[in-house]
Amino acid sequence: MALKAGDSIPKPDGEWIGAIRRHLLDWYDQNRRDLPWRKNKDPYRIWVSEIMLQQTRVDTVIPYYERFMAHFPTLKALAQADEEEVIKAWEGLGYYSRARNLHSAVKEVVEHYGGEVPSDPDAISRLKGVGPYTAGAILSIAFDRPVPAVDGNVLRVLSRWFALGEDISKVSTRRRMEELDRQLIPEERAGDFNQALMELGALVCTPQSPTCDTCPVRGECRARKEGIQEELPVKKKGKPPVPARVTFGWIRKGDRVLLHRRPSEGLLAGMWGLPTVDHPPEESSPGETLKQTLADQGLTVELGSILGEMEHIFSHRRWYVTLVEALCLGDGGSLPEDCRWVEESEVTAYALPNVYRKAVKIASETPEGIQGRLF
DNA sequence: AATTCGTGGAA
DNA sequence: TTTCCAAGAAT
Repeated sequence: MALKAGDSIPKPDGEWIGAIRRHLLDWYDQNRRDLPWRKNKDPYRIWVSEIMLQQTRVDTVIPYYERFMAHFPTLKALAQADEEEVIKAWEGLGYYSRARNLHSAVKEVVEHYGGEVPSDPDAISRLKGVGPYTAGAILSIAFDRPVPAVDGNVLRVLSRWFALGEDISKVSTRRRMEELDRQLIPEERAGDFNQALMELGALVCTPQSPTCDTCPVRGECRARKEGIQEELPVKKKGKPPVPARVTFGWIRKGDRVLLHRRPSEGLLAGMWGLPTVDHPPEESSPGETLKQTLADQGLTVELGSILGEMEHIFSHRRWYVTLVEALCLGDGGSLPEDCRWVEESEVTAYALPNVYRKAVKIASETPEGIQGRLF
């Protein structure tokens, strides 16, 4: 059976390593996908791709990457941009702190490294948003440094090659895998080897139903030999998203709508959206809490009808949203810093997370007759 | 070490 | 519908 935690890291023999390297690289040369970040080895282009690809599928990233690189073709172009513009270019991709960290790190490179991405492991690891994987990926792919870049694919592939039953969701496991991987990486073509490992995980050595029959290293895989490839890797199950009821306000005043900026920490940190409040279970008529919250801010509104209901699932939270319209009757003359009246046609100029874009779409498509019905 | 950060696609 | 997840990092 598979090796457990605490077992010593296996020492693959030289002949096995040679076979792995040869078979994997030959396969990669024949099967590598023609992805937009593989046009050249510009460290900046590699960097952007690696940040976007964090926890995000290749197919999802491609259009965002093309658009982002068209907008910010060079590191300096990105460094000179306003954060607003950067976030707008990231709109819809999720994990928005990635964009903020990338922007911050790029400016750091301009300030302290003359605009050239550092090839020093310690320097690059200090950049915001660059963790162990991303540092290894940039170093190996852009600078040909023979260092590990262990992502989810590599964890899975190595778990199977060596029949390791250690929980890959643990940080300690990733560190051990890096040491294991370090022995496999060739001095030549280190970047290709790392990418080949990931490519194999993405195309052949998949989480479910790996196609071992087409695998270039099926002869070197211990899991396959023991017939346990479907049981590996071992991964602790995550918790399901916690459900919560929230109310969005579609609050109009003339031809304007109220937008609100979320707190700088937590879910959708610093992002603009519709006014959002918790919907207490004891609240019978939706919108009362919203109305009260706005009143506390000096905004008096008259509640209208429910424009729609929707469900949105984040990685760890599930929102059941009630979208309520309201008419602003007047304000104290001053608006909180985190609130803004925006013409309906200008709402799309803001970088809105998808959960709010969906709500705006619903509100905008609701016939005027219904919106105005209660007023 | 365990949580928290989005989103959309597939089984 | 639920579950899992996809080239992780920050806290």
